[in-house]
Amino acid sequence: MIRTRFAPSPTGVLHLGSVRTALFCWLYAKHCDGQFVLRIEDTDKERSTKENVNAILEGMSWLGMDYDEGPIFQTDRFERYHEIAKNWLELGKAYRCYCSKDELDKMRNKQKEKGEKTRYNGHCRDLKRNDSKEGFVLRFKNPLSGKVVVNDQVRGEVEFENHELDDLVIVRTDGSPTYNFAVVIDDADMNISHVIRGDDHLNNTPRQINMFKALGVNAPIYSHLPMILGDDGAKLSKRHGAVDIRDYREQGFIPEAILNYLVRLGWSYGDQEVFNTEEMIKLFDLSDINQSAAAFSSDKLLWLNQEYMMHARAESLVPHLRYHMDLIGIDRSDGPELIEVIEAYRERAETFTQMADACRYCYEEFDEIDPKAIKKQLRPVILEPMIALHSRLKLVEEWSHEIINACVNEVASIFDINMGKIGQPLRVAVTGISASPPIHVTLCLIGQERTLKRLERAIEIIKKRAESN
RNA sequence: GCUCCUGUAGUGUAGUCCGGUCAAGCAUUUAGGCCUUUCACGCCUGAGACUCGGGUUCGAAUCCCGACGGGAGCACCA
Repeated sequence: MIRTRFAPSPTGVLHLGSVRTALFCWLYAKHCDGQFVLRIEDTDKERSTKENVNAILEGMSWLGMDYDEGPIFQTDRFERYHEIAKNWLELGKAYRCYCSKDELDKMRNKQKEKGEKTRYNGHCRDLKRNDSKEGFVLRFKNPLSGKVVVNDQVRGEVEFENHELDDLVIVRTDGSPTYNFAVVIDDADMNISHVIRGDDHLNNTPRQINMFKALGVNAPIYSHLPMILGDDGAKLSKRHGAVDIRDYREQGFIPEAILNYLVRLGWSYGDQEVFNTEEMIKLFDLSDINQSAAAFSSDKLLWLNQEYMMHARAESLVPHLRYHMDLIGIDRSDGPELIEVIEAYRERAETFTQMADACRYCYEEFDEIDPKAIKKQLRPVILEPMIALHSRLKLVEEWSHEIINACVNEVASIFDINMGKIGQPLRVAVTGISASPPIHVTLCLIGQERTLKRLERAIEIIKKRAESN
C-alpha cells in the first residue's frame, strides 16, 4: 500500500510552497490508489499556534485536498517518542549530552575559524556518566564511518559520508523530541511508504535513514522536490506578495486553478498546461518531476485562473462571485442574477475580485463619471441622439438584448452615425467608465430604471457643457 | 567556510537517460495586426533561450572535465 504524508509545522501559515508539496503527496497517493496522511508537526511548543493549525486545515479543505488519516498531532505522541528514546539510551544507540549552550557555541566558533563545517564534536559520546538529575539532552549515536546512500526518486543516488554528519539532538533538555527524531518514528509507525517533501530536507535525509536503521525499520522511498522561488529568484516570502494560501482565496482565485498552476511548477506532462483534478491524478508520476528550482509567476497564475473562469460551468462560479461581492461590500439586493454577471464578465476578469469590482455599477449607484471619459464621449454633438435614445428606452416594455439593440440601432441610423459614436457615450453614461461588456448586455444587466436615470444625468452634463461653450 | 542540490527565452517547461529528425517545440509575458460599437475573448504574425570554457565525436542542448552562477543545509527550528 502506497502511503504518503504531508507534515506541515504550525509555526507558520499554509503557504504556496507547502501547498505544492501537499499537492504532490496527495496526487501521488491518489494516483497509486494509496492513502494520504496529514500530520501536524508541532513539537516546537513555543512557536506552534492554534491559529496556524487552523490556517492549515482551512487551506487544505478550501483546496479540496482530503486526507485518509489525520490530522495527527505530534504533541499527542510524546509518550511514544520517549519510549523509543529510553530504549535507544539503554541499547547505547543514544547518549546523554551535558554540553552547555556556551560550550557548543565556542566549539562552533572554533570550527568556523578553521574553515570546517560546524557540527557537534562528540564530546559526551563516550562519557561514562549517569547523573540524570542535571540538565542534559539526548543525542543519537550516528555511525562514524561509512556512507549513506539516499536513493531519491527525483535526484537519483545522493551519497553522504557519515563523518560529515554529527550526533544530533533527539530529546531536548525539557524532554521534548526534536523534529528529525519525531519524523522518523512517525514515518515508521504510520507505515509511510513514500516521503515527498521540499529540497531543503535533502540534507536531513541521511541522518533520518541512520535512525531508521537504528529502529530496525526500512526507510521510506524519498523524493525531494525543487523549491519554489519568488519572481526575483529569491526564496518565496512575504515580499513577493501573498504567501498565505488564504490570501489567494481573498484575491479571488479558484482553488483548482491554483492547484493546476502549482502542479506545473516542477512537474510536466509534455506540453499540456491545463489539467483538471482527475487528469492530474491520472497523469501524475514521480518520474516526471524535474530537479531545478522554479520561480513563481503571478502572471501565469492569473492567466490560468481566467482560463478556469471562462471554461467552468457558470453555475459553479456563483458562490465565488457572491463571496467576493460581499467581501468588497457590494449590496446585492437590487441588481441582476449573479449568473448573468458571470457570463458577461468572465472573459474580462482574471479573478473574482476583479469581476466583483467590475460589476459594481450593476448593483449600486456611482457618484462620479471618469473625467477623461466625459471629456471624450459626453460632448454636445451627442446631445440630440442621447435624448432620442432616452425617450425610446423609456418606452421599452420588455427590457431585452434584442429590443435594446434595436433602439440603439434605430437612433444611430436616424442621426446617421455609426454605432461607436452612440455606443461609447451611452456606455460612459451608464457605467461611468469606457469599458464594459457589449452595450446591450451592459444595459440589460443595469436594468431599465437605472439606465434611464443615468442617461438623464449624462444628458444634464452634456447640456451644461454645451451652454458653457 | 564546509556539505549537498541545481543551471534551455523575463517566467514555467519539452527535448538531455539511449548524441544526428533541435538552424530548439509549447505555454505565459511582450510587440504588431485582424476581429469588434468599447474593453476583453478569439485568431494571425513577430521578438526572445541551450551559463561560459575546454575535450570526445563526422556531428553535442544532449557525453566528459573545469570554471562561473543560483539554491538549500550545517540549531536544544521544522
